[in-house]
Amino acid sequence: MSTLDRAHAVLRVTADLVILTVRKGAMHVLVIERGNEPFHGMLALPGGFLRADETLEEAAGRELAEETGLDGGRLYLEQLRSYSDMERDPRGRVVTVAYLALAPDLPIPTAGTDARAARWEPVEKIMAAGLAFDHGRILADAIERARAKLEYTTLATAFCGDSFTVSELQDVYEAVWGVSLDRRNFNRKVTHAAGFIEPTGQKRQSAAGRPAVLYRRGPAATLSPPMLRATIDRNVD
Amino acid sequence: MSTLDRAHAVLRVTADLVILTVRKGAMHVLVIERGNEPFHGMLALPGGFLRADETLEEAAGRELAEETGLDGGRLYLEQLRSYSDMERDPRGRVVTVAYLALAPDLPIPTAGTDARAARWEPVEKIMAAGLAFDHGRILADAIERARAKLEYTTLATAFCGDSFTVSELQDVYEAVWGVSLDRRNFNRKVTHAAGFIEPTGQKRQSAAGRPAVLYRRGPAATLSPPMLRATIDRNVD
DNA sequence: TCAATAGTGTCTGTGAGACACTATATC
DNA sequence: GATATAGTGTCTCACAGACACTATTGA
Repeated sequence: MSTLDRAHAVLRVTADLVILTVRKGAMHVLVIERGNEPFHGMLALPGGFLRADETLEEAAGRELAEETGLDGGRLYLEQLRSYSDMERDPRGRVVTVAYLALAPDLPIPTAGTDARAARWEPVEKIMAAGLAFDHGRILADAIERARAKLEYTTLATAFCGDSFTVSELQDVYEAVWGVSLDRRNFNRKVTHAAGFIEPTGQKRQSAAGRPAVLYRRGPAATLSPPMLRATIDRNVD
Repeated sequence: MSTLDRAHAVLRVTADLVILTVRKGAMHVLVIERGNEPFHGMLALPGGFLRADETLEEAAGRELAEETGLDGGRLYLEQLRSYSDMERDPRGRVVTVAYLALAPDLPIPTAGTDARAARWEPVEKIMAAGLAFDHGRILADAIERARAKLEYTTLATAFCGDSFTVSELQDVYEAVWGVSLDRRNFNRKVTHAAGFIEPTGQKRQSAAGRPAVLYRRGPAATLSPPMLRATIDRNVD
């Protein structure tokens, strides 16, 4: 315990969250308006310091529950990566471990127990306007991770509710990737991929048109062959 | 600076390294024999505490240079993930950020400036025998990451030298995945994938047989379509 | 019956898997 | 020429992309 070499940095660690959802055809991120210095009044990612009696996963889950009012156990949550640049926090040396959470389109994020103003904002707008600290970079990394994961995992369903239609699932892919997909090929792909989605036997009636069959998440975690994000760069020999 | 809430953990951070290579048809990992308590005499992953004046990436690169004698700039190095379980280090609260490095079959890892006994060991043997701390789990995560990355990136070449034959590249895939691949299909795949490998125009003579054409790394970072790891689980309707 | 959304079928081209022969070196 | 390794060609099947028609609801 006293083997502490004086060259070793002694520091604080935060768990910050990139909580993504899809609403109205666009990817949104949960941001808070900072009530304290530094960056008072600016938008930032939710997060907080790691406490002495919890792991990073517990801290991330705690922040998730505080900011969204949801119990973190129901949302998909994975570690993104760590950030340790010297100058990233004006308060001193802080290492941040960022987490990526994927959520269905929640009614509205409750303001949270610490009464910070949390709200959904389109990622496009946020990426253009910027965030406090190096949170813009963290958000960019999270978006790229989410885009990649939609290719080779079944995680797109994490953006949907417990039951969902094929159209809703396609909306997720189109919003996250920013592309449009062929409805017929998409339907064939997701219904033929083993364990991706399962019919519930129920249907849902939208405003107009034929009712859509409802599906739930299947047991598979990965998609093989993957869903292809875009037209592949073809070799030209 | 004095806004430190007493609930916040103040702790030390280490950067630990999983350095993988392929030699004699098997994946190997660089391990050190611990000279101090705790876990004196046991094998562990190389690593060390983050210093006050460096980032995690710099700490990882520094450890890499110290342990292998190579300048880290020449090796592939990526962040793996963070580990923060309460009981993972008997000395107290330590959060570790693990890094994954891929190296060609180095002549021999020099003992390093801190004179710790560093050596290559087959991952299979190490996974069976265990490691100090939670390094066994970190190694398992690193291996799974490496296996996955070989599918959809061109990282296999990081295990090879500056120039290499198709056979050597195939040996990498077979060692990392623990499978055997068809030579003819493998050759077609890697030579037709845009930007994966480029012929150098030279050849290399092995002990016997026809000389093999030498290749170098191409500009592509990702493989699409990916290299398939195994026979795909087919849907049975 | 019209508008709106859901669902299905076919054709084609790329590419992976299975498989056998030819080429070029050393001994 | 025997042995060892390198390199290539063909067939088939899975599946992605392009594309148009049918089905089922409410207004």
